[in-house]
Amino acid sequence: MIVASEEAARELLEVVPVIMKDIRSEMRTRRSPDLTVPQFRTLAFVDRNEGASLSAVANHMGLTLPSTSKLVDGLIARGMLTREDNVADRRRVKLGVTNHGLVILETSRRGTLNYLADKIASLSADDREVVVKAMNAMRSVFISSIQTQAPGK
Amino acid sequence: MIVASEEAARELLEVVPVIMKDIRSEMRTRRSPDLTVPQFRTLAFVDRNEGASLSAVANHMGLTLPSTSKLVDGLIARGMLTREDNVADRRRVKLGVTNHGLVILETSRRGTLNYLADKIASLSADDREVVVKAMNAMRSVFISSIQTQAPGK
DNA sequence: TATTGTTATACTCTATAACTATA
DNA sequence: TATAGTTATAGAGTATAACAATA
Repeated sequence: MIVASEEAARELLEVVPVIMKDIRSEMRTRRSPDLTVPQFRTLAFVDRNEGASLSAVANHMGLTLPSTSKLVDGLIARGMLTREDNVADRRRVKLGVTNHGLVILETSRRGTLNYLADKIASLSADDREVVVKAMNAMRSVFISSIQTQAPGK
Repeated sequence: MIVASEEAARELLEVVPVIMKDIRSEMRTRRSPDLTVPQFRTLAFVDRNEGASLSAVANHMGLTLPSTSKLVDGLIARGMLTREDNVADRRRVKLGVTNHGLVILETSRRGTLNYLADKIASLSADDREVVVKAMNAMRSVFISSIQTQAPGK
C-alpha cells in the first residue's frame, strides 16, 4: 500500500478532532471533572519540570504568555500550583505543583487512561501495535524538541 | 511486540492533544483564519447532510443543543449557513450551506491539508501507512455509527 | 407529556494591546 | 533596549437552567 502524504493528512483531519473531543468530554464530565485538557497538560509539565518559568510552560503548550498566565492563575487559585519569585532573575517566576495538585493530576490521568484503555481493548493486538507506532511517528512530527530552561537560570 | 491497551492509551493521551493543538493553531492563525475547528466540522457536516436539523448537528459534534445553536448562529451571522423552517415538523429547522460557506470550507480544508501533508512528508512511506491504518482503527473506536436523520422527516 | 430549539448566564480558552519590572 | 510577566479587553466554545412552540 502506497500512502501519499495527502491521504494521511485527510485521515488525521477527520479522525483526530473526534478523538480529542472524546478525551475532552471524558475529562470534563465523567470520572474526573477536575481538570480540562490544557489544565491537565500544564500540571503534568510543571510536575516533570519543577521550578519551570511561565515562558517554559507557554512554549511547551504553544500558547501566548497572557493565555498561559491566566491558565496558571486558575490552577493557583484552586490550590494546584504555586508561584514564587526566582531570586536569580527577578523577572521570572518559579512554578511548582502542590500535593493537592499531584493528587488531582494522578486521579485525572488514571480516570482518562482507564477510559481510553477500555475503548482500545476492543481493537486487535495488531491494531493496538499500529496505534502505538503511529503515535511515535506523530511524536517525531508534531512534538518540538525544544526543552525547558533549567529552573535555576 | 505485544501492546497493552494501557500503553496505547498513554500514547494517545500524550500525542493526540499536541496534534490537535497544531491543527487548531493552523486553522486560527495561518493560511486559513476563517474557521475554527468546530466551525469547520459543522460546515463540513451540513455540506454532507443538506437540510440537517440542529439535533443532527449536535449529535454529530457531541455537543448540547444550546452550544450547537450558538455555533450555528455564528456561521449564519457570517453568511456561511442558512436556517429554514421544516414544514413537515415545525419544531425542526433545516440547515444549509451557502455558496460563500462552501468557498470558505474548501479554502480552509485545502490550507489545512496542505499544512498537514507537508509535515507528514517527512515520514517514511511505511510510517505514513501506519498512520493511515491507525486512523482507520481509531475511526472504528471513536466515531459512532449514528447517522443523520433524513432531512425530510 | 416528549421533542426541538432558543435565550440567559457563566466559565474556560485563547488572542492582541498596553503596561510594569527587571536585566 | 530586550525579556518576563501581568492586566485589560474581547470573541469563541461549552455547559446548565429556564423557557416557548410543536407534536
